[in-house]
Amino acid sequence: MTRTGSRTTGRPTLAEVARLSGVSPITVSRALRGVATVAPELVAKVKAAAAELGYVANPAARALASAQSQSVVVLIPSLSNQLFVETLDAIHDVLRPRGLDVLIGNYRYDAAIEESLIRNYLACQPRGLLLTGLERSDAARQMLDASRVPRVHMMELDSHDDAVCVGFSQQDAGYAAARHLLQRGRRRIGFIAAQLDPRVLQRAEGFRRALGEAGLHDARLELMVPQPSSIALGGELFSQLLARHGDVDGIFFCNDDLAHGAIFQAQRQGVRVPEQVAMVGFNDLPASAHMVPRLTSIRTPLAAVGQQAAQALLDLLDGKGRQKATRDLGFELMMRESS
Amino acid sequence: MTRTGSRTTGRPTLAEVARLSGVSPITVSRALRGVATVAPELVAKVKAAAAELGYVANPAARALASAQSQSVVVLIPSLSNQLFVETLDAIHDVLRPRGLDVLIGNYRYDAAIEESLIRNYLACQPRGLLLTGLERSDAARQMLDASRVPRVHMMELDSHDDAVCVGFSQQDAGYAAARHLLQRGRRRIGFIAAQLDPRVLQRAEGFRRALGEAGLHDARLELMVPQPSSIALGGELFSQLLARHGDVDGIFFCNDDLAHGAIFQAQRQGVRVPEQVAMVGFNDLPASAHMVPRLTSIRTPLAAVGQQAAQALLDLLDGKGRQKATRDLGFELMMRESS
DNA sequence: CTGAAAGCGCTTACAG
DNA sequence: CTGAAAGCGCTTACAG
Repeated sequence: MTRTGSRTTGRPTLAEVARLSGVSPITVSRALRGVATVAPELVAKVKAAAAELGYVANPAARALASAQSQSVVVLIPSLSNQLFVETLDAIHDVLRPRGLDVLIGNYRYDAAIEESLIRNYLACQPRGLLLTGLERSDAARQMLDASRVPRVHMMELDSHDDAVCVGFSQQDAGYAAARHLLQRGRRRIGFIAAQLDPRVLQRAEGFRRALGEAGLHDARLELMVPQPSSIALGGELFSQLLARHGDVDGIFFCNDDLAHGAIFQAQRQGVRVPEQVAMVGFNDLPASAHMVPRLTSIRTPLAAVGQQAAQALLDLLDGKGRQKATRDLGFELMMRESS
Repeated sequence: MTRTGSRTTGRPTLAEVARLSGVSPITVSRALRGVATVAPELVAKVKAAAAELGYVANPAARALASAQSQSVVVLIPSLSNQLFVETLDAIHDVLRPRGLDVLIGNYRYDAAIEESLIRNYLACQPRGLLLTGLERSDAARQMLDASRVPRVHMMELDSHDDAVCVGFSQQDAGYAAARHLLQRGRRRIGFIAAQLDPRVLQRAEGFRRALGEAGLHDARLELMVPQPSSIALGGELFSQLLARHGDVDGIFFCNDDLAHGAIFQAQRQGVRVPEQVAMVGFNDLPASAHMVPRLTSIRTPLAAVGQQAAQALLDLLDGKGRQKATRDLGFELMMRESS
């Protein structure tokens, strides 16, 4: 069943390609890697020989000789969230064609798990890292700095230090959501949030800034719980908020799944949306455009973040420096029936 | 920025651990891998030295010397589908603690992409493969057989040959869904399906078998389109089916997202569910239990498939053979308001 | 522009 | 139970 014991893989090697094409192994290595210093006719001969033998370089040997692996590690806080799936897909699309393996670490919004993933993955000498956000444990930060592995931060923009970031301003997005409700004439605006990861808290800041400017901020209308975000939780929190504050006329949800749960719950309770309560969600998940009523939401550039972050990492690897260190990809308010 | 040029990684090596613990490198290697033939006191000494130096084996060197990588490749047809995300997560949970890297290939329901992923990933000499279903291109099949890399097939059960499979009977699940609608007294039962991958077609077979047995099969009530499954598509197909066949009183959807779209559309059109049309979905996506009305659905063991498939692969790698070659994990009908 | 030599950091295969 | 030697298949660093 499982071959064991043999030292070789049985696949053609560089040396065999060299023999067949009548050059030295190192020339084959250079020709195949596209190193400029090889004569065009030799390159052609080598490529023909490689094709004939079906040669593919052994990644382990390459990694060992060059002290560089071919893997990039992506650390995300959740996979169930659906959010990061689009991002991951885009990352794969950019990195795979460059021959890089993508290793995914899901730390489930747990800093200790993230730290342990960093520790373990760093042992594989990844070429680069794609991290979510800027906040992590001190130990994790130290390991990252010590490793000197190039990295790009996704989803947030950098405020103070010089990290390479690809994302958008979570705070501005929260601000935009609240401004929209204000412009719709809402005055008793609530905020329902779960998970409470750094990005959710940034959205909360933006929300407060907008309401504060309008002189309408009321902390009692904020319902923030640390549990994972879900449809069920959204329904529950909606009921709670309305039971406590019957005059609430608008709600910003930190994630669409909470808003979906609230829309279902509102229908069950006979609360009219948007007439009695207007709703704005976040992330514009696929279902949002189809809900009854259709959910107004902040569309976030999830795929673009993955694509650009991967590209930014490639730029770092290619030594193209970090001219445009931070890339703000923005967001878009999708106005629909719920507000 | 990016270190280039240095041959070494700068990390502690086996040789340094050997020096510190006063034994030979090979003994360190054996002690750390848990090979039985090392004296307990030496093992302790070696482990202490390794811990002191912060030694972690270089995976590339290990892979090169042993002609075996530490990676397992998982090929799935979709990432956006949310279905496979749970499965992937479970696979990670089983394989990572064993020191295996999980490489994900998303072939987007495209046999040509799958073939190319197989070609490329096989070059990395993965320890094992986790594949979705049993159907693929001839070229892909040949490469897989030639590679002799152990593999496990997920989501479907094997009918004829001797593949190791972990999943459930898609056909029986389709049969169960149709039987349920029949038992609810429905007589004009439609089938709405998209994507039309092999598993969807197996569900269709089960659906037809049930209706055929009841003498109620009417091919005109089957609406099957090759486009990707989505909420929007579900709404459209539902409208179409009802426009053509106003007497339809029950519908089985090959995937929950189609049913979600239909429920939203029914509400917009004023079609009452389940009074006028009963609905049954498939996969029991998170939203299904919360829709208005709550959607009856076939719950499939997505996480369990990942967990057990990964375990089955480990068994193959450990040479534990394939005693229980096929594992049927079953499914469950979640009865709710929509039927 | 091309190559001979050495080496990356492990494990295999063989002794003892 | 332990080890000296050789080798895995590449690339680096140095010549020419």
